[in-house]
Amino acid sequence: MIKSELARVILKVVENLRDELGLRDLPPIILERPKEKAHGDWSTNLAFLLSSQVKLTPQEIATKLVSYLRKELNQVDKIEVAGGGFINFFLKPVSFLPFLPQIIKKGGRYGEINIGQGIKTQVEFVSANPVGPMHIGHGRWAAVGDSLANILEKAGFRVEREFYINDYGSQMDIFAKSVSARYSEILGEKVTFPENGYQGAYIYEIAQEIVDKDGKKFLQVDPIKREQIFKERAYKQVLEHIRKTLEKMGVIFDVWFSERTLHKKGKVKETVNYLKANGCVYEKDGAVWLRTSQFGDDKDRVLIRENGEPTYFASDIAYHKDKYERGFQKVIDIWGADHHGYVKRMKAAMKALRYSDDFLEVIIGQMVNLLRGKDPVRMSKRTGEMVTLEEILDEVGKDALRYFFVSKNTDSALDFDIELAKKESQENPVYYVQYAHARICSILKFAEERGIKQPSLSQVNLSLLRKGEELDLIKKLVEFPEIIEECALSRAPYKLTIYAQDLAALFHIFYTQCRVVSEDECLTKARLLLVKATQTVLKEVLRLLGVSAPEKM
RNA sequence: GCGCUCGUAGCUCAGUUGGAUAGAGCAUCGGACUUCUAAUCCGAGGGUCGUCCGUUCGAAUCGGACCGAGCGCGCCA
Repeated sequence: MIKSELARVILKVVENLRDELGLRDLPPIILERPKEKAHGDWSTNLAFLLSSQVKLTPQEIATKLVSYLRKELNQVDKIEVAGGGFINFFLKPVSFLPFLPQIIKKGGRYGEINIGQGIKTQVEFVSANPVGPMHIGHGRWAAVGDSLANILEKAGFRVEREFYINDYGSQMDIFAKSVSARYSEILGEKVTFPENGYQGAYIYEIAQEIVDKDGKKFLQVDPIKREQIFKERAYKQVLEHIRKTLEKMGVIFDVWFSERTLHKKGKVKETVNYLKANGCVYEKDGAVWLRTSQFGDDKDRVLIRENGEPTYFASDIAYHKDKYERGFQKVIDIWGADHHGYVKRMKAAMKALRYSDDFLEVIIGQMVNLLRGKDPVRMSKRTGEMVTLEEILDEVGKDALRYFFVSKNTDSALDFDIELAKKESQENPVYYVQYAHARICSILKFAEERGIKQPSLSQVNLSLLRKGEELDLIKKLVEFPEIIEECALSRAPYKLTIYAQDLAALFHIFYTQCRVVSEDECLTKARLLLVKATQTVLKEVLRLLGVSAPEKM
């Protein structure tokens, strides 16, 4: 019996008692899974909620409700009033058994729900500037964004993953100047390195590659033109490197969206004009301003600078307008905490465009502090001193890295200690979960070698599964769709890792207590089915988390 | 100064949107491999939920004040 069925029955009972109890309005039926096993499978605080309307104690209300509920519920073993008014439901163990064949039949599709109702949704994340390698923070957003997208898909949203390329503006020019300067330097020319230039060693590498390929050819070229050429080459190279690193992390984007195209197609100007027509724009001090303060921002913001150049804000509005025009009904942006001050104005801009309030959702993720041992790893754009995401990925490994990142709530800042991540690798939670999967594969292989065939569903007597360890495991499997719903609605993939731990733990306990392949043929078949179902869910959870499900370890 | 996020066991974190005696993992200590993988399991110790008020049947959770940490407050991106 599932939550919704139980809730329906309770609601019916309350409605029948409406006049007798003198209820004005009906409270929502809240069912929760109690933390304590002793409190049953489901629990409701309904009596507490009703006590404000009824002149009875919660205890009395609960007792009354229970006397009616008992008649309506046949899948329930026991209903009790406890803790001063909680109503606890203990389901019959048999009622869980039909889920097992369902899981087997659905396979990887088990857990799919439809709260998304196919709405076209975009998750935009990482969006690292294409002027250098990614850092550890990008890794966090890659892991979180990709898993969130996976979960939303599972929950029935139609999802696209998008990477926004900031390939327009002054930073690209500085980038090009930096490469150009290093190019000259490598070829023995005397140059002064541009102020604010990018100091990183990777700039040398890019310059070196140009030298290797084309030699001194560009020394004669006019500096402006040369920078133009280098900009394109270097940019493509960096972007390709970003793409490859993300791919190594198992993150594949559907769309790589270039900021330049917005400018080229006149979308930025078009957007400013559109806002003008909406009456949200005015001129002051030679600049063009958007009245964001009318839509909840602290002050108005500039769209077009005094010098005629649009601001980043203007092109970002155009970008989001473009998202809207591409038919997305919901857009989720994942930004680092250093951009949180930007949220208000962006939300205000969406209002100025007259989009609904829930069109744009911004997830602000707190920063990652990189440590090696106890010491913080200093990183500076200015000096170019930095440890890249790729280096960390190679050192720590994809599975551990993704699991570590996705398992933390994005609201909290996070210390990532490279030494710890490697040293503790044996005790890393990811291996605990993966090990459960590997153990399952081992059992299934063992059974196969013994010539025990995967039984057909009708052959299995599931009611043989009645030990506590077996039932606890089954109940956990039954929870899976609820977990997907919770993760999707709260946009919180980290909750899935908690489920993964719980499920793995219950499997390990089951494994210790219940011999699967035994002399008892019927029991063996029933347990094999349970093991197979566990494997199905575990594998799917790991897939959603972007972590591999090894067959042996 | 203002705004956002965080503060729970020695460490890393949960705590189902206000519920029952605040829970896991790591670390520490003590147990369990002749059997499908011991990267596992079982047990023990460990807490002023940053502090103080308030809201109510009931607060780690909501509100206010304060303390502490991080981030932000550009005609930068």
